[in-house]
Amino acid sequence: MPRTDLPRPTDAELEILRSLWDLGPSTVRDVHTSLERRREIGYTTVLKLLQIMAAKGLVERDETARAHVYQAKVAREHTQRQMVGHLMDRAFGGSAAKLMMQALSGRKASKEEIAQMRQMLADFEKGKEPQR
Amino acid sequence: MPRTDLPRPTDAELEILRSLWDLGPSTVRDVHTSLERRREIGYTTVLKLLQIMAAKGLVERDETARAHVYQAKVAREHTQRQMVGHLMDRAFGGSAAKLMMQALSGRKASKEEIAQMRQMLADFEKGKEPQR
DNA sequence: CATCAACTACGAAGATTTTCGTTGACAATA
DNA sequence: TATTGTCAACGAAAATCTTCGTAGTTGATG
Repeated sequence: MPRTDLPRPTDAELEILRSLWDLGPSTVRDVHTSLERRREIGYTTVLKLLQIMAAKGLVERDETARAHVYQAKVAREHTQRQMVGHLMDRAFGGSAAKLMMQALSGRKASKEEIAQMRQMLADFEKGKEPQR
Repeated sequence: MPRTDLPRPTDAELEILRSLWDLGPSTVRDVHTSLERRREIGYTTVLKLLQIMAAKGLVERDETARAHVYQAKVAREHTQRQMVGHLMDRAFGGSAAKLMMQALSGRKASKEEIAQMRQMLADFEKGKEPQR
C-alpha cells in the first residue's frame, strides 16, 4: 500500500477541505456555493483546486455522474494534527505547553472549553489517546 | 503611529526569525552559518530574505558597520500567538480545546509539560494572562 | 433538431515565495 | 599598490499557489 504522507494543504485547499468536511461528498457546484458565502471566488477556481487536490490525493473524485462528486480523502482530525504538529515543530520547538500558552493568550475561552481541556489533560495522563 | 499589524512570516522567514531570536542581533554571516547547520542554503539567499524582511518590518537593520546587523523586530511570543491564532481560526473553528487535543494526539508529552499545562489552565481561569 | 444551461478540461496569467548569480564597493594583506 | 576576500545590492530565474477565461461536451428544453 503506497501510503506516502499526503502534503499539507495550502490555504486555499484548506478552505475547500473545510467545506467538504462539513458538506460530505459534494459537487463542484456545492462547494462553490458554500465558499461563496464567505468570499467571492470563481466557479472554475474551485473546480481547478479540486482537480489539483485530486491529483495530490487530498480528495477523491467520483466521475460516475456528469457532475463529478468530490469528497475529502484526508480526515479533518488528521489534517488538524498534521498542521498543528508542523506549527509546533517550526514555531514552538515542539513544545505543546508553549503552543497552548499562546493559544490561550489574549483570547477568551469559555468555562466549558477550559473544563474540556482539563479533562483532556487528565485523560492524556492516563494514557488515553485524545478523542476525535 | 502607523503600527499596522505586521504580516505573518512565511516559512523561510520563520526560519530566519528563529535564528535571530536565538542569536540576538546578527550579521548575515551569523544567520547563514546558523541556518546552514540545518540545511543547505546560499549566503545570498539569506541576505535577500533579510532584506525583504527589513522591508516588511519584520526585522530591523543597523547599517553602521560594513556588515549590517539585523535583529528581529517582532517578538517570538507575538509571532507565535499570531501563527497559532491563525491556525486556530482556519483549521479549528477557533476552538483552543480542539487545537490542544490534536497537539497532544499521537505525541508524547512529559509529566512536566502536562503539569505546566494544568497550571496554565488554572491561572487562566483566574483571569491571569498567560506568561511570557 | 436547435438552443441553452451546466459541466469538465486546460492553459495560462498573476501573485507570492524561494533561490541564487553577478556586480561593484570596500577592506585587509602581501 | 595589486590581489584577494567579504559584503550589500539587485535582478531575475524557479517554484509554488491562486485565479479565471475559453473551449468543447453533454444533457435538457422548446
